[in-house]
Amino acid sequence: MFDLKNIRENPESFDVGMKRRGLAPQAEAILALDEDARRLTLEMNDLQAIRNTASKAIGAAKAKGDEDEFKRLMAEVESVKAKLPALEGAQKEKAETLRDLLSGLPNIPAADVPDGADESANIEIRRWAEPKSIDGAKEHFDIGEALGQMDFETAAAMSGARFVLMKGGLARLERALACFMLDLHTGEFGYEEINPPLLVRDEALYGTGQLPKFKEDLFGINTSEQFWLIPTAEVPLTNIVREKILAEEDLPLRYTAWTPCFRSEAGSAGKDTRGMIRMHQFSKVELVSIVTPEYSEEEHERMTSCAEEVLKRLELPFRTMVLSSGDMGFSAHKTYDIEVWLPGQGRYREISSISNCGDFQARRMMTRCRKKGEKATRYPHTLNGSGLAVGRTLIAVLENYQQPDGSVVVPEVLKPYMGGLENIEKVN
RNA sequence: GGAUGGGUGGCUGAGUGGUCGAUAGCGGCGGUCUUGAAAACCGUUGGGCGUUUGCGCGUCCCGGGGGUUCGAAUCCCUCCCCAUCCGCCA
Repeated sequence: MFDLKNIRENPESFDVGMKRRGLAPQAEAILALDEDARRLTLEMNDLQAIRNTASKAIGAAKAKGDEDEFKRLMAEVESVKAKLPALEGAQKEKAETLRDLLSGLPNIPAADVPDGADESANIEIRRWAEPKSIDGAKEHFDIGEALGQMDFETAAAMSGARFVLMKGGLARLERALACFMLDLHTGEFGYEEINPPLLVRDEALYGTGQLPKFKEDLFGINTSEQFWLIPTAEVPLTNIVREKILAEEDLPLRYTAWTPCFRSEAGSAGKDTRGMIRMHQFSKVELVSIVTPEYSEEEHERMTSCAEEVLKRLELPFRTMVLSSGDMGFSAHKTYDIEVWLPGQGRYREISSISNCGDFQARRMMTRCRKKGEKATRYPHTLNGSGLAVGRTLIAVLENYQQPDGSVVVPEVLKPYMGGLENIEKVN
């Protein structure tokens, strides 16, 4: 959501932002609606003021028993009342149209976000470790299936495409990865571990920006109560501060959670159909920070380094990209993607996305903050990032730690979490 | 699923038709006192929109929407949410 005053003062720069997002100019339509709504509000207010003063006078006249005055005032109010409903209706309609228009527009890209229509304009900003070249490197699904611990067929039989069932060492590896990540973020980076609801209401998804525009990407459940399955823990973690006024001395707030995520993947037909790159259900360790506006850029860098640290400790080569204006998510002001090297695919694949949303989500959630001793409130900035996508991290471990005999060596930092298992081998 | 009670300012909690945007307490802020702090005491303290150079003024907001009325936090309708008890269940 946007600050109307800002658009009024800088309509051109707003449209530049929209253009960078690949959208037509919006400011003229917004300002026309805004002006109409304000004009109607003004007229409405004037009439209401007449009505209100007259009503007070009526009360006084009645108390005094002044029948003539009473009748005169009643007549005055009558004429005002005849005009009011139409005005109120028109004003409401304009305001609603304006709100609907605004709530469907994406966040403005930061000044240092590269322009571009899609991912081809993303820019690599750093790289860590040399990609391993492995002779005859296999893809993760070949490795997992050969180990007898990654089963797409059984999953499909009960749930359909884009589901996987893992067992034994691989199931354990998934849990080990998540525990390792949580321990790192809570133990070293100051994030508080949260175990949030996985089903949320409309308002929560509106706050983070998935609704009203991206319904088709979500799974909903239709019982007597309407819920949505979270597509990411960003939703419950960010909504912790929904409709709250935070004390600025309590910021930054840093939350982390390991949760399943559910995505319909509508529009992804034919993409990544093999293996577990793109599932309807996957688990992810999420990071969310709520910070003062001055601090969000610094926090964005910090959060990115927290996610990168996971890969460093797992000794998985990666590169970090800054997304172009056309490739960023709806609520993002600036986004870094971390891409991990997959020897089996011979390419880098996204494993984390870290976004600074500025005040975009805070406005939608009505989250405000206030300095100690001050009256005025303002909107904090929100950030979210994967730290990391657990399923894809598992893929990266399989492909980078695969051995010629088909087994997979457990990375050093995961050993404490694997109950003595140091090498994942084929089960009979 | 059945029954009941509720949703009021940063928080707690009064308020059942006419200066109620709202009593009070807590919290916050300012001050007195104190070497300093605490305590005590005094004062002050909602948000949005519009308008004004400014002081200010107008209007809307007591869960959402609609209605009754000259006038609604207060009455009516409707929807949402929360809590408690019972039943069922991990």
